[in-house]
Amino acid sequence: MDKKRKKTENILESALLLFAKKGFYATTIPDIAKYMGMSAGNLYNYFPSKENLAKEVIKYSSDILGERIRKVNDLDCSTKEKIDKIVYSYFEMATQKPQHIDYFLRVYLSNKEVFKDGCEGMLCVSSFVTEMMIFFEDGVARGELRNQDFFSAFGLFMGYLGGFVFLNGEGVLQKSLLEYADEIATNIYYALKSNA
Amino acid sequence: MDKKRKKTENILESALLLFAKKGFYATTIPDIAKYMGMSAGNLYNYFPSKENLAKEVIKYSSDILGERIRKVNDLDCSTKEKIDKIVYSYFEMATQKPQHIDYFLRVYLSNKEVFKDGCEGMLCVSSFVTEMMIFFEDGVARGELRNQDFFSAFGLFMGYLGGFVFLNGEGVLQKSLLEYADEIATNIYYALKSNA
Amino acid sequence: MDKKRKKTENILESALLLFAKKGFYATTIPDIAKYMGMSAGNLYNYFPSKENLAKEVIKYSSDILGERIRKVNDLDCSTKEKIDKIVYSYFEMATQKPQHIDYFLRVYLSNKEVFKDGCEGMLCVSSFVTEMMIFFEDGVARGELRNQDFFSAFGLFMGYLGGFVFLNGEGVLQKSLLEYADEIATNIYYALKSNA
Amino acid sequence: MDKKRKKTENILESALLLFAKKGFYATTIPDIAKYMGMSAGNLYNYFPSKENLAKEVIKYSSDILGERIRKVNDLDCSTKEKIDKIVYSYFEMATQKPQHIDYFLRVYLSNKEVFKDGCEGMLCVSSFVTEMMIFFEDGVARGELRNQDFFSAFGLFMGYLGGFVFLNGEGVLQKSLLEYADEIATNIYYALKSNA
DNA sequence: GATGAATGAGCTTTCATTCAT
DNA sequence: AATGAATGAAAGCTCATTCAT
Repeated sequence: MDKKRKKTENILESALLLFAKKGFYATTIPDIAKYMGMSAGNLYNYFPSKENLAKEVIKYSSDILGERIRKVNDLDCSTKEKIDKIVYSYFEMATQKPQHIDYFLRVYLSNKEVFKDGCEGMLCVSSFVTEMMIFFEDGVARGELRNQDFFSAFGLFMGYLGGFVFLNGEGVLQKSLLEYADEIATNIYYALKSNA
Repeated sequence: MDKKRKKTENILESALLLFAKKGFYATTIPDIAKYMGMSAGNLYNYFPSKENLAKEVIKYSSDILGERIRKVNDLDCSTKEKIDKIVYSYFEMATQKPQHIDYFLRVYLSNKEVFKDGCEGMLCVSSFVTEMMIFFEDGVARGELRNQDFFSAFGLFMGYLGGFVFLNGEGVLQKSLLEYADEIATNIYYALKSNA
Repeated sequence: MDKKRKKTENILESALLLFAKKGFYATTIPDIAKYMGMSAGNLYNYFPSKENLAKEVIKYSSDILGERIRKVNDLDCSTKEKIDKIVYSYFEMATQKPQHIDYFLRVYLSNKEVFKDGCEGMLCVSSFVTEMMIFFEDGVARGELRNQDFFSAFGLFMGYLGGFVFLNGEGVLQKSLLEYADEIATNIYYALKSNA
Repeated sequence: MDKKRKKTENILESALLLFAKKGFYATTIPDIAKYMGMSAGNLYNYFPSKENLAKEVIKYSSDILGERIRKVNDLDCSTKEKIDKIVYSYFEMATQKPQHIDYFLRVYLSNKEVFKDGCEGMLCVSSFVTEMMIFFEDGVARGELRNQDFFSAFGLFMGYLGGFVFLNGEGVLQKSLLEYADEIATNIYYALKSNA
């Protein structure tokens, strides 16, 4: 039934929000259930365990973030402009729906024990990673980016953006996230562009 | 007495190791005590709570990491060479004593609720951040780095390195961490160097 | 559901009994749960903490004791007779369901730290105190009791009865509690009656 | 050595104070030791256990309270005047050194499990009870008090005073304790005096 | 599908007491 | 006599998960 799909997604959104805000361990299944107005017991009709729920959430979020990158990849513009758009899109997400980025940083990145079975090797974030790979290889193919190890470039790009969102959350930044977008996109471009 | 200081440091090291390996919540006080061969009750003669212990650990680790940066800052060499050395030193640490980096990524960065009182605004990692600030301002003063917002540069540097260590932990890298050091240091240099 | 109400009351009765018999601190939540054949964890579905349970118990008991006084107040008889009946009723209670009186003496009266928030100024025993106030003011209005500070009279009445039940518990009395009722009622009457 | 006797008494006073203020279970041995500036371990050189300490404290306090009654008993005055003086003395104590009365009410009266071995049947408060017995029998012998069961009279006297101090502690009284002394002494006298 | 009472394992923390120094 | 580190047992409480209804 479509209703079941709807409710499943509703649980994913609620879990995403609460896990991101309070962390995996500090969020209880009753918390999530109460937030949605359903019973804790019933939640187990949709997800067999808290761990499984967390894994489904990361896939769900990775799909949404990957979709945003895919849209940029589809554009017909220079690699520099694509970097601008990815950075902007990422910070926009961090501003409007911070749960996606926070989940990544606070839950997925940290609680390895939770994701160890079934999400090894970035498996559960592959839809996002794949789009970043397309972006990178495209830039290289066009001669606009230096050809280097993908993860070298990926680590720079995502580590930078993630780290910056963290700094923003710590309240140490003077300006709003989006106001840094240009500067940061430029740094990334300088780091990755071909020398020609 | 010096014995008490010794034991306190021993607890810090053990907690650092276990928290880094298993995460804050999945590590219990009895785990730490057993690892050291002491009783859980006695541990409370040294640290008043698990949260307090976690806060002392981040300060302890930040001091050690900051000290390594300080040594690089003291060298008489170009900024590019300093970047090389910092990246190398960081990856060396991540290889030999991964608990320091992992603690940063897995415990400090993620469990905000644990550090919210007393570690606000990177207070508990200030010894590390301060050294990075010195590195950056020195490079700018020497005309070797572009003058930009410190946190823009800091986020790139540390986000990149942290993200890369995470990727290494995920097992997606082809080579060993240290073999990436050159490439990564170069990316960082390109991103930050003055245009002249 | 009514079942929940039933179980709640059952817990109150069990806690009353055990707290009264062994004291607040020497009675554990598992003790109470085991006594009822339920799990300790489940008890927390009914009362959020041990302290809260103790506060609910004193209200519960005060209601029951107050109800007994109310019945005497409703009678159409002299004040001396009412004193007789109150003393008798109190000792009857102390004989048949000693937990109510003992709880008052051993738990409520002594463990101030437990009742400090929410039960200040006899708030949690007000249903009982109110009935005693009605008794006293009625006697004064009828000219059978001297008009004096209510708490002077209340202290005499309840301090006396409580103290006597304590002596009985200490095993220093020669006769059964009920056999002292007359003598004690007379003492109280002499103490409080109008001089006319 | 006299020094040992001095320290023992110092511990008794400290324990009396803290037990009375916070209750038996909420006061720890380290609390008492720290209050005196000695170590917890050393305290065990003077008293073999916390329970034993509590028992010694009640004897110590009973001696002091009994001594005050003895002084009244030694006076050459009417029984009514003696009642006045006992009530006054008791309230004075409750005002100036409330720990004695509070210990009686909060610790001795409530924590039966602590005093069950060695203090049965008011054994540990016998020095106080004995003086009250002397007071009572003297009054009867002089024809000023009705001859009745001693504990009937004792329960009235001490239950009343104890209960009133409790009410005072609850903050429900309008006036200070000492201002009630006359009224209360009169009530007691009316209750106990011979009918002649 | 939905509820929520129930369980049981486990966690942090406390504290009386001991004992090497 | 004095210290205080150390122990170990126990307590209050939480929560993922189950299951009868």
